[in-house]
Amino acid sequence: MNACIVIGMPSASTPRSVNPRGEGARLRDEILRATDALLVDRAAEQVTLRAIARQAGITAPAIYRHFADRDAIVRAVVDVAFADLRAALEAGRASRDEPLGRLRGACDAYLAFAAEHPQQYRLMLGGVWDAAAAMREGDPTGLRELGLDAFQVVVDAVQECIDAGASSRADARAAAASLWAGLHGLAELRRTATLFPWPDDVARDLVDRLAAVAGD
Amino acid sequence: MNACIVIGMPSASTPRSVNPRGEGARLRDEILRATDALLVDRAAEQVTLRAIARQAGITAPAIYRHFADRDAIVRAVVDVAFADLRAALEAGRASRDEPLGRLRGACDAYLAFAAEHPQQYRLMLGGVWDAAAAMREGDPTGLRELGLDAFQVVVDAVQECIDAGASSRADARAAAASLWAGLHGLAELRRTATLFPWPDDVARDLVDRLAAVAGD
DNA sequence: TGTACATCAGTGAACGCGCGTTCACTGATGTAC
DNA sequence: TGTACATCAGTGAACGCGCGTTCACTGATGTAC
Repeated sequence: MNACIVIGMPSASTPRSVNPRGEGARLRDEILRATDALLVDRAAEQVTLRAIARQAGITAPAIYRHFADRDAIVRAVVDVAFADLRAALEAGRASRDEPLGRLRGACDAYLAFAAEHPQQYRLMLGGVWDAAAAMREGDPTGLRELGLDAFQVVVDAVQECIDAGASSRADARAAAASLWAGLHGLAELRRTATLFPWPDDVARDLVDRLAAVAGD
Repeated sequence: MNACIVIGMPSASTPRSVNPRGEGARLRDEILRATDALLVDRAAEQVTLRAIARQAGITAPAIYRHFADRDAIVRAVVDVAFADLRAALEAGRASRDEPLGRLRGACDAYLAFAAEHPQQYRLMLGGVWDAAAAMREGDPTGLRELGLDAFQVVVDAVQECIDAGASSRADARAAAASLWAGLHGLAELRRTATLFPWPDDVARDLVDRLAAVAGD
């Protein structure tokens, strides 16, 4: 991918035609897709409102028809990302058979999501965007529930192991909280501490020990 | 603490006197202290070169006598922070007697450091400041070693538990890597996922399970 | 069927702001002769 | 002992930049009569 094209110019080679009357709402999705496209190559902080407009091939003020301000765009991106994470966790869990395999599948999916969408992940949980501050003004899109829904997939996967006798943990929710901390830490440190010699099986080690995998 | 004073005005009530001839190097430390003072109340991204100058009670160009650019200030802050973290880990470890207590003491110190210096911690490991990119231009202050030195304290504490039969882990370094991920994840999520109902003993749970504390 | 009007989907120019960095300078203090 | 000069520790004004946001507008398309 040519960085000059990505950074300097609008994405459309033909200069974008105006949406047909009544279809103006399409631009909302185009704005979100433009934001995601920028997040592939740039840190979240560099994804400015004007950069989004350039990427979408529109002028900056056109954004204000669809989002109240820059923060509203970020909020929408985070909402989508949490829904995507949940879907990825469920898909990872569903891709295996045994209870323990299903838990490991979900955990692998978590790490894969963070690795493949590092900037979206930073916005969700990296403290770049202050979700708590945003929620003080209400939580219209149910962000809190979206996050807890994703977490619940891990809780369910642990509970399944407990029920099958594959885990000796007593409290699936407490186990999932520890597991989440471990997965998050590993995901972030793999990105920020790239010079550190990570053991190959650190993910497996975290999951098996925090889920108290039986008879290992 | 009055936010108006902190945010809007230089820290010195009396308008700073010029350092005596030959003592100009003092300003370097004043700049670093001003940066730390700003990091107490503001996110790392908001700590601009001009804000640092205001906090130190000098004009922005005066900084260039002591630092090549804004990034050099951040690098110096990160160097100091890693040394502080190592000292905190060693102090936490030394504050207890038994091998297992000493490991837990170090881990508690890690979490306390992250909680008490959240913005410095973000600069060190939160991906705000790109250490890997900075090192591509050389690592004059030995940042990589400073980080590994801090990590080594955890490795040593785990090894001590293994030697004393308090841990069933085979490889202290691998155990410490998992432990580091867990501690980092918990430290960050406690800051960013403040709405999540964390179990009280999640830190203890992480440490004991990842260090494979025997007979629990 | 024609025409006046309303609505829609944006554009273009401009605003004030703080940023990092540069440049020439100033005033105090030391040093060589 | 005096004086010219060098050095030091900064200052003050200015630069171009991109930012988020506002405002008035434009041109195409639908609708009422």
